Amino acid sequence: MPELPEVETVRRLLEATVRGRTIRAVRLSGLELREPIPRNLPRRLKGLRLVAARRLGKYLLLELDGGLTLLSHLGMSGRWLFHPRTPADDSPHVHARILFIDGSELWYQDTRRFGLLRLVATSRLGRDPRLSGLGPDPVAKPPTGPLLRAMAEGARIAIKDFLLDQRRLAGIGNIYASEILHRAGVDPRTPAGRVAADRWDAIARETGAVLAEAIERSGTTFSMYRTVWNEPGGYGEQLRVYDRPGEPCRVCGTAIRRIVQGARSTFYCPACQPPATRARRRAPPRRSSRARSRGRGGPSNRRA
DNA sequence: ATCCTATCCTGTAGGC
DNA sequence: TGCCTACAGGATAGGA
Repeated sequence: MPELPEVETVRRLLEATVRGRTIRAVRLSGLELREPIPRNLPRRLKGLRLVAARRLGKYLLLELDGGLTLLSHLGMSGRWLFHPRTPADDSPHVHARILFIDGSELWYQDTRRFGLLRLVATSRLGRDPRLSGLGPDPVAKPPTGPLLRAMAEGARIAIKDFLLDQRRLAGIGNIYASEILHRAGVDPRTPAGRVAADRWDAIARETGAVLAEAIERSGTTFSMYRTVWNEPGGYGEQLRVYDRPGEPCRVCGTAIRRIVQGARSTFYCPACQPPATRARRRAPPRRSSRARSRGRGGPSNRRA
């Protein structure tokens, strides 16, 4: 669910809401996430102050004083929700409640429980196996085309799956992988090792552009994702191909196609993203007036 | 090594 | 209406 732009949105809002607050108590649900929530979390966090919210790929790092960092991954359905005051009504699937001394609360809610909460010594973050295997964060360290091309040398994995591999680049997920490849004009099935040099330049450029625009709009809410204020992200209406099978490409009007790669949906425009085995067309087909008029307003985000 | 599949879990949309 | 199946933005262990 949450990819880099969604996690970055949460990070920024946590900085704006809970940074500087001191923890009075932590309550746990007793249910396990992807791995068990440390049972000593309440004891170890009590009295600590949240000094910063950082991010690496899709990981959120809540840094506390006392040399500890709460490492969080949202999985598919995780949310951090901020409550200025204790809410009157309860919510299902809340697995951790952090109560601050000023009466505000920060809840971790995760319906599907694919998320992760663990406590790590801040000085040892770099050695945590979850983080040490991650590739560069494409927002913190924007990759260049030549770098990506070198990383992909000889790889037979499809470019779509290449972009999803967090050991290569950390932060891109299923939505933005499709969006990046459409904007870069690359067929998602192309073996990564056979993507042309100029397409790698385009992929590097569009990766930065897509992620920046999505962050600007507070991310994409497909169904589960919410900000810490429990609000949906606004990038859904900007999506060019993701979850738009059969609908006209916003560039050329051709029907968007859905295929399955690695048991997950990929969406692409067969005209704007021609197979690499054929001679590549330099320019995408001309934009029809019909596509233009449809593309402007954009369909509403179906699932809100 | 590299690549692919199955799996964890719950909610929901769509077919019948 | 209700039942059933398929699928959903994640990572990863294990097999080929």
